[in-house]
Amino acid sequence: MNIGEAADATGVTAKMIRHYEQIGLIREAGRTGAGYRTYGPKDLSTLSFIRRSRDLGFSIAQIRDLLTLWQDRARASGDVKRIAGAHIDEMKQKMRLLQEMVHTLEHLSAHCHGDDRPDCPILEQLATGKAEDGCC
Amino acid sequence: MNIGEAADATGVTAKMIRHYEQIGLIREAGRTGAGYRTYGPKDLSTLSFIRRSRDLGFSIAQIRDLLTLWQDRARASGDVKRIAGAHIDEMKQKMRLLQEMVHTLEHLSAHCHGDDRPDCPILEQLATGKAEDGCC
DNA sequence: CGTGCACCTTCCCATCATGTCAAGGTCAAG
DNA sequence: CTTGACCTTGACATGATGGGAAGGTGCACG
Repeated sequence: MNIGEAADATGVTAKMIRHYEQIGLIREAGRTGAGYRTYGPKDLSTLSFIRRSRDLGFSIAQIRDLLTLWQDRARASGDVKRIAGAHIDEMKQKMRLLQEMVHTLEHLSAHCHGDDRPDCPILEQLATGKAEDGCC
Repeated sequence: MNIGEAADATGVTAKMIRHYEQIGLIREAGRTGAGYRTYGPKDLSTLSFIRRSRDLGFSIAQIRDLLTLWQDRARASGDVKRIAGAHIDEMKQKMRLLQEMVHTLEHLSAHCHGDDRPDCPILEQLATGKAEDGCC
């Protein structure tokens, strides 16, 4: 199986497959006489695993750990759960930051009349760091 | 005022100030005879403006537009509001994605006993793409 | 058999915002 | 004059991905 077919089958671009090989996330693919990379069912499983992990937002480092655990028959599920938990916490933290920014900005935006006049509390806040007078 | 003092005063690192100058986000700073950059009150205002914008998650491109509007006395507040609105939408979209991933992962995690046994629905899902049997 | 097209290879560069490090010049205080 | 803190430029790194160039390969069709 060619790299292009493997890419189509797993949803990981050929570009990224080569990249993952280069950083040692996946083992080096076999080669044809002409130097083309070849992939078997096992490789496809691994790539799909990586793809699903990326879809869940795991970093390459985390995926590296998950792959190791996956291939370790004597693994403890607690280890997997710990990685997932850490990732969940990271994502929740990001959401909190986003939420805060959205909140602030929506607040400012609500007080901006948004017409042709130049007066604008959003710019006001960015410029001075102070909220509008008499607000809230 | 030196770049270090400007950095301390605005919370933008000296490194980033030079960077912003290089990409044309801020005008080139004046120089002393020895080549040191010098900053005045106006520059500090701009840097603070940038800093607050970054704190609200605006991209450099958006900040570029905001700065232009800020310096345009004939601006329409609607333009500012539009940029802010677009940014809010982007952030909300990111939050939605994160929320989805957190949800999926928490679900999987809840069904992982997380002890020394190797059986793990998280890895299962990553490997097969299929949810556990009889779940939900 | 030749031609064309789709695919493969490697290598380099770009993103975005920021950090780190290195080698060297400058300033001010002791 | 030395010392230490600061400044300068420049190069390189991050993380995950995309883009493109230059050249080799495989296959189907005429």
